[in-house]
Amino acid sequence: MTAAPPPTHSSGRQRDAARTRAEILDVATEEFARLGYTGARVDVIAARIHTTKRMIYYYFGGKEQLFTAVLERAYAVIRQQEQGLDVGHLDPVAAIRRLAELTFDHHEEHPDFIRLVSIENIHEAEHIIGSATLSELSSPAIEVIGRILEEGRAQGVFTADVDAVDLHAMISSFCFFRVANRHTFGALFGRDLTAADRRQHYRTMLGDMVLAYLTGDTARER
Amino acid sequence: MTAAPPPTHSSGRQRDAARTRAEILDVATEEFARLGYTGARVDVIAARIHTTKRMIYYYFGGKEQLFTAVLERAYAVIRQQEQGLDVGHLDPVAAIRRLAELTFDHHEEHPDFIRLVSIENIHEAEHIIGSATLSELSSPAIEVIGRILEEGRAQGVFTADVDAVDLHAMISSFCFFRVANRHTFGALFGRDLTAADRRQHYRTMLGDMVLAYLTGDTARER
DNA sequence: CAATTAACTAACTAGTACGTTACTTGCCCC
DNA sequence: GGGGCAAGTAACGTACTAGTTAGTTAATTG
Repeated sequence: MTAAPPPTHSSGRQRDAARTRAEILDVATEEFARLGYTGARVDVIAARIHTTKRMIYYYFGGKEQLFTAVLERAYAVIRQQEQGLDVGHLDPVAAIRRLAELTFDHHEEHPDFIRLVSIENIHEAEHIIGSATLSELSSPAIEVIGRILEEGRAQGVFTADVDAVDLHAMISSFCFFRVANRHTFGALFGRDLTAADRRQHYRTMLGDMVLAYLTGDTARER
Repeated sequence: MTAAPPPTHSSGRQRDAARTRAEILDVATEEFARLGYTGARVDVIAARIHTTKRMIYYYFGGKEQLFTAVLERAYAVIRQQEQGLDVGHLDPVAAIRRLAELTFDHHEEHPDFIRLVSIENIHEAEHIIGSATLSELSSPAIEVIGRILEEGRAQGVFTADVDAVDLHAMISSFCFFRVANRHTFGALFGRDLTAADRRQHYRTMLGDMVLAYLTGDTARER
């Protein structure tokens, strides 16, 4: 019955496994970041790059594994960036400020990553825990902070009783909150924490805060 | 054909609108906090309190409005708590430390609230923006911080150039991050930010940090 | 160049999810 | 004590959604 002639497939994808895989990962990152794990739709991810859902199952196994792959790549990016950070030539005070600023900038530049971290925390980090790549590797940033902290204490400029992991938490807190919670904070307090014209203010504020803590005479206030 | 006799409905709910409404709100808070907006299931919320989905539509109109109602109540709780905070009798330094500790404690005690805030930020605060109750009222905490800040500056103990809203952001950052991101942080750095035996350490750290910032000679580090 | 396999497509399945319709039951007040 | 209405129930409908099955097309290689 005059079935439609089979499509020529001329509009089909080029056969390029690497590209298809990479494209899936790219749009999956966007979709998961935008809509959350449950909110993201496998069909939509496929449609956006003009492939089919089947390819996602072909390359990643399933929605869950795709999300894990997205996280793995997102974390690989910061680790790589952290690996390249070079503050060894600076004195401890300048080094900490520089490190804080780099952390600040990274958060500013990767709002999607921040959203993925929020989402993964809603899921109690189950994907990170289930990923050998993620749960085994540790962060280069901690090593760097540890060395600066040691040097600063040896020189007598850092007096606070804090270790590298906790200091990293302190720095990340501010950077993370500012980006992750900008919507509710803006709606409730009428202040856009990510407004371009206040960026430098917050960047300086972070450095001031961390250094005041590290170098301050904490006994003073108690 | 011998249809089962109609259920006696003896096991039906008491007719108590207020209780039904309140119960829906309670379990909806739990479910939304646990699974996110998209992840939570209207049927499950109804089933958990032995009512039917229809009641949710009866009292709230829909899933979206239910989530908004959940947020409204959650924020009402902190506002009420903030209203009751009494630090007027303390000197500025002690008042800020006390305020930071109260914020810290509130975050510690209400992890569900923290999750709801994370979730609402994923949704770009659309429910808060759409709620007159939430977007119009402002936080009592800001007023309190403003007054302490003024007093501290008048006395010459606070030197930092910061306003109440930004200081609130700084304090909240640390409290929020510690609870909200404990899963990914724990998985990546092997440190439980919410471990009971480190609670006091972080509580003190927060106060030290904020006060060092406020009272410190910021010119020193630059 | 033929056999093999990697890459890709379409259609389907089974289960799920929100929201609605139609109906029943108990309470309150005149 | 009965009319009226608030409170509650059950079952349905439509749309969606993760994952699967079965088959096709292009590249590679012996």
